[in-house]
This record gives sequence, structure tokens and C-alpha cells, in this order.
Amino acid sequence: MTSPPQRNPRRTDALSRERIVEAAVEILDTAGEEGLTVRAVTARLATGRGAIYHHVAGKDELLAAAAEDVIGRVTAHPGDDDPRRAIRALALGVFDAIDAHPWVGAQLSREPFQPAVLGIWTSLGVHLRRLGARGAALSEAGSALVNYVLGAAAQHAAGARRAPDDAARRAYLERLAARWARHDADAAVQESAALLAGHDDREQFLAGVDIFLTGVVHRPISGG
Amino acid sequence: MTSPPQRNPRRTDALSRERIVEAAVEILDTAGEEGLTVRAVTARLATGRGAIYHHVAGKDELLAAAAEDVIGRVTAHPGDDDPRRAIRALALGVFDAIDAHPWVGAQLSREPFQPAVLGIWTSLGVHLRRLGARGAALSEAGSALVNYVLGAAAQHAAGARRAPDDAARRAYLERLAARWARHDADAAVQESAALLAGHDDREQFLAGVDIFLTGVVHRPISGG
DNA sequence: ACACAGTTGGACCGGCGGTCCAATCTAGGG
DNA sequence: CCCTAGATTGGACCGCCGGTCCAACTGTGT
Repeated sequence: MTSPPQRNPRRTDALSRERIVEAAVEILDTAGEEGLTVRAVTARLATGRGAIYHHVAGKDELLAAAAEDVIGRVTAHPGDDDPRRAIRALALGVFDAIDAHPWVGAQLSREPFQPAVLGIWTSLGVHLRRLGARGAALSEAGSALVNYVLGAAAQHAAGARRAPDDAARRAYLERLAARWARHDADAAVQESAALLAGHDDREQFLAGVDIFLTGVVHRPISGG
Repeated sequence: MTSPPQRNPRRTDALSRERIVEAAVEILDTAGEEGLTVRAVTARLATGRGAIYHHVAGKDELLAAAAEDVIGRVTAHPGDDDPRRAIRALALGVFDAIDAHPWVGAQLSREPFQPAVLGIWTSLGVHLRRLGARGAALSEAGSALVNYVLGAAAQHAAGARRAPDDAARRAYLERLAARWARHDADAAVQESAALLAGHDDREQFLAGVDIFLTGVVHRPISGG
């Protein structure tokens, strides 16, 4: 009769929810969303699943906490005196965070009003209010801006996953533009396809923020 | 020596990629994205995995084809004479499609420029061009509007998954608004939280479309 | 010193996407 | 009409997944 197989000795440096979330962010940054498994986290921290599930309810909560960790750093600090500049800076901060951590793009689409999304809402809402938006108009403007930011970030993130470096990205966009132009002869498609390969996501994103700001300022207040 | 277990007899009604995609859409509509497994599709069609993988490369392709099937019906038909009304109708068509099929919201965030996304781009681009946008300005306007539509649809879809009927949705939003208001005393948060439970996603979505259209029309052309 | 709660490590479970192979059917060519 | 090759089908099997459960150990409080 053999004794049960001996376990690895117990760790001396205690785990914590913060360390587990940090390990998850590292794995997500290097291997993407598909690379994040609970087993990968246990391997990285040299521990067992019981330890992970003791600190985190499950994989979904781990992902949400990781996204909140990344977005929290963007929305944490105060903005500019000028609300337009502050909005631009904040939006760009979210975009850059998602450029650096593409997996956040998909994660923010997973749950409505999750802490990271609420953080973005709050940060932008403060400045929209300083821009003059009130009540229902504030709600509509906030919704439009946050949803645009999330939408653009998600598409950019999807692109970043597809082509991780600039050369690969340009090549991919050139092939796509050629296919798109061939598939549809419409003038709008031809013009957009022609510009697709060379465009800069960040510049285009900012242009969208400006379109929004122009719209908010020029749009008549409806029942506000 | 026993003979190998006998297989179910072969089907008489032949499968096709279209039938498989249709079955996938039905499963997604009833059980959501988590309910779509290749096994669920084999059960629904009373077939084996070999048959599925013969027609479809994998689960990802199945999801993409299902999303294209749904969005294709929206972008297929021609629009209004008035470009603003056509844009509004198209955007609302996408929103309603995603309201009816919430899983499409997440799927559109998964791949940049997938056929369904290009379809939305093309349809909106046609009318943005009629509105006067050209070249880089057309590209920027299209990007802004498409990304807003996708972002809003994704968030709405996430909400629809969370609370499938209106009563559950209102209750959920009331709880969330209370928590949000309690967590942050800022005036923008208090105002937005107060309006959260009662707001209509569809109305708010259209308000956002109007903000972007106003921005497109009023924004000075930059290097166009 | 003892007891209890918190933390840890890993065996085990059912289901997953996907591969591979044998069997069957259909279409085309001789 | 027959034969062959390719297309289509059905399901066994694989490794990995998220998650549960349980035993062992450690630290804290009485």
C-alpha cells in the first residue's frame, strides 16, 4: 500500500487577489484573451486552482477585475481646465490603454455598466457637464461619447489582435482594402478603401471625438 | 467478438452550410452565445461533428456567418431619398437587429472589418457621401458613426443578455443607478443615475446618431 | 496549548473544440 | 451499365477547459 503522492510544499509568499489579477493582466498582454486560462494563472504563480478560486469567484470575475485594473489607471487622475481638451485627453487615454491592452476592448463589451465602463462614464460626464450639457441632454451626450469610445476601442483592439505590428497591420489593411474595393464599386466604398491602408487609428479616433464635440455644441437642446 | 456499435442511419435530407448557419442562429437566439456549441448544433440537426466540420471550418466561422446572416438582412435594402433619414433608418435597423439578436453585439466586436461590419460601413458611407462628406472627411465620418453604432449595440446587447424582459431590465437599472449614485456624489453622475432606470435605449441611441450627424454637417472640413 | 477559520494544492468531473477514420452515397467517365 | 473517385456523413477519441471538492497546513485568538 503506497502513500498518496506528496504535494508540492506550500508557498511562503502569500497570494492575494491583487497578485492574481496582476498575473492575469500579464498573461492577457502576452497571450491575449484566448491565452488566459485559470491553469495558465496557476502555472504562472506556481500554485493550485483551489488558491485561485479562493480569492476570485471565477474566470469572468478575473477578467472584469483585470479590465478594471487597466481602465482604472486612465480614469483615476483629474483632467484639464478646458473641458474640450480634458475630454479629448481622457478619450485618448482610454484608446491608448486599449491599444496597449487589446483584450480590454472585448471585455468592455461583455458587461453593461461594469465598473470600468462606469469609470469612463463618470470621468467623461464631469467634463460634458462643464461643457454645458444638463439632464437628458447630458445623458444622451454621455451615452453617445462612451459608446463611440467603446466601439472604436473594440474595433481597434480586434485589429491589434489580428496584426500585432505595424508592418503586418499595413499589409493586412492593404489586402482588405483591395478586396473591399473589388467587391463594391460604389464611390463611398472606393474612397474609403483607398484611404484604409494608410490611415492612423489614433488620428481617426480623435477625429471622431471632434465630430462628436461639434455635434454636442451645435445640436439644439431637446427638452432639456 | 462483438461487431462495432451500429451507427445511426445516414440522413436522407442533405445538409448544407446555409442550414447549419440557420440552426446556429436559432440556438443563439434562444440560448445565447454560451449556448452555441458545435455539439448543440449536431443535436439540433441530428447529425455528427464530421458533417458540421465538413461544411464550416470551425466555430468562429460559424459565428461570423451567423452574424453576417442577421446583419445582411438589414443592410441589404436601399434607403430613403433623404440621406439623414436613410442614415437614421439604417442605424436603427442595425440597433433593432441587435436588440432581436443580442449575441450579434459581441460578435461584431470580435473581428475588424468582417463582412457584417463592412456591410454597415458601405450602407452608411453611401448616405454620408450624399450628405456631402468626401475623401478623408468621409472616412472620418464613417468611422465615427460606425464605431458609435457598434459600441452602442454592444452595450445594449450586453444589457439585453443581463435582463431579457422589460421588468427585469428596469429593476436591474434601478439597482445599478442606486449603487452608482451612492458611489459617486458628482453632479454629472447624480443626474445621469437619476435618468438611468427610465431611459429608453432606442431613443437614446437615435439621439446619439443625431449628435454625430450634426457634428458631421457642422464640422469644418480638414484638408479635404 | 488548543481550536477554528483562512489559505493552499491538486485529484477529479463533465463538457468543450477539433481531428481522424470508416462507411455510404452520388456523380462522372469509360 | 459499371466502376471509381470524391463528397458527405456519423461518431470515437483526444487534450484542455472551468469549476468543485477535499485534505493538509498555517496563523490567529482565546
